[in-house]
Amino acid sequence: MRILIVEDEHKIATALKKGLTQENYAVDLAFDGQEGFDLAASEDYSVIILDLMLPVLDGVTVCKNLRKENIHTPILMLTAKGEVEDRVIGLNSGADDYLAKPFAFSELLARIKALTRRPKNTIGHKLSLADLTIDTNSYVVQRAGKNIALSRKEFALLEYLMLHPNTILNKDQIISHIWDYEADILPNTVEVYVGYLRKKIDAAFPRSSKLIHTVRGFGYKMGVKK
Amino acid sequence: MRILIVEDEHKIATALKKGLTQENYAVDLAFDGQEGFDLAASEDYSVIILDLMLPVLDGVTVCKNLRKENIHTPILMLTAKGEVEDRVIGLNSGADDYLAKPFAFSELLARIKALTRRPKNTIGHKLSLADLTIDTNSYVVQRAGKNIALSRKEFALLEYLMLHPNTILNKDQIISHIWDYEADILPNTVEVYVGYLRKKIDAAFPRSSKLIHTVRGFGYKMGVKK
DNA sequence: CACCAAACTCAGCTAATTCTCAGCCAAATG
DNA sequence: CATTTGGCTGAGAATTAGCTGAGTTTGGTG
Repeated sequence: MRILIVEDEHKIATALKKGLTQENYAVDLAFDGQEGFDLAASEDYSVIILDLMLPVLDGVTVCKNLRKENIHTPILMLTAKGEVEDRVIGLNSGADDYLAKPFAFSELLARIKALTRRPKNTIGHKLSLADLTIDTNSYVVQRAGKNIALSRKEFALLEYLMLHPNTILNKDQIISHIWDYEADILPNTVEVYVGYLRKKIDAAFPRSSKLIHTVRGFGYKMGVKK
Repeated sequence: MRILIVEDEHKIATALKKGLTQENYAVDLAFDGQEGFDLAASEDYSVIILDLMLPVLDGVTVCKNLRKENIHTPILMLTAKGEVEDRVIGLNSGADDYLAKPFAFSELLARIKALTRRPKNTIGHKLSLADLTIDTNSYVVQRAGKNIALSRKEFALLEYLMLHPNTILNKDQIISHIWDYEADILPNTVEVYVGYLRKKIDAAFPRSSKLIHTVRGFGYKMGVKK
């Protein structure tokens, strides 16, 4: 899950980034409207958090322009407490949700989750495949009833793979979904993480069938092998 | 599918090349208008992605000159955000579509697909011929309901043949579509790969009819023999 | 500030794939 | 029917993709 935060107050921006990174999102920052628009238009985000008051190009304009460019990434608008009528403006400009400052971080999280909720395959926040279950909310991973401890990156990778069962995902797709765009990650790093996951998910359960498959030349795929 | 990218900003050019290669296109790069024109005129591309602002020869001129030379390869024009009236100029010069920077990669892909869309036989990302189906998105190949594992090159060859059913494709066409132009490939290599494909596609299914045909002196053709 | 876990890189290994080559066979030609 | 030409194929060399153990760097914690 990648999130773009467009917010000129560095203090707020970095605090949000920190919090969301902790929650396992890959976070990019933009500090003015133009920068935000450019990133939003060129990268692939799951959600954009967009402040209303921004230098160069204000939030409403950014929002309208993105929609005009046919970019439909969910947008969560933020506004400072003084800005009274902004709610209306924000929602009319094409934003999907609205949050007034100051807000509790958990409130932000809840809104993000609401915006990124996938209809398919998700019963609440759980994803499952054969006897493997992951809870994307509490980060609990279980196979055959036993808990599995994963690091943040391992979890993010597993979540991404599980969101696309029986689909081949290549290393570049994985890199651009799991890492933010400043990160310059070698394909080998993905191989290493797949190795870590395999050790914990597949090798540790020799009685269950393998779920992580390499498709040489194309990428990786999760699924129950026929 | 071969694509030529004419773009002087190396960063953008290589990023696009990377992305398109990932999508299974063979991509060539040119960094100025003259180089772009020369390649476009001498090689056989499915689409040309042409930046408007280029050193030596600008995009509009390249475009006009190509049309003058009777080269009708679809052209997708790119322009930077500042260039206001360029859309008009671009379309009048003979380009087929227009895309303003910055753009989402998926938008570019969609435009390319629109420009290369074949009316017949393509339902989404699937191609089929008799009881053979390939999914150019997930790389799943099936015949008579059974999965067939192909290597990357084998898949690319099969995809190319399936995109032109009942059409004779000669070895040079195949080479120039499947390999990029730096590669120096013998016609025999194509024969070898056709052999590999036949083994997996035709020989492995003796109860189905042969789909890959040699047309001696001319090339290869896929189709249901009458 | 020392420690530990996590994140990431690197080099070496293995195995699959890519590609070439040489010899063979079949079709076309005269 | 002899000869030439194009295409097929088994064998193997060269290349590349992916895996892994080991090591370095980073970042959080006591």
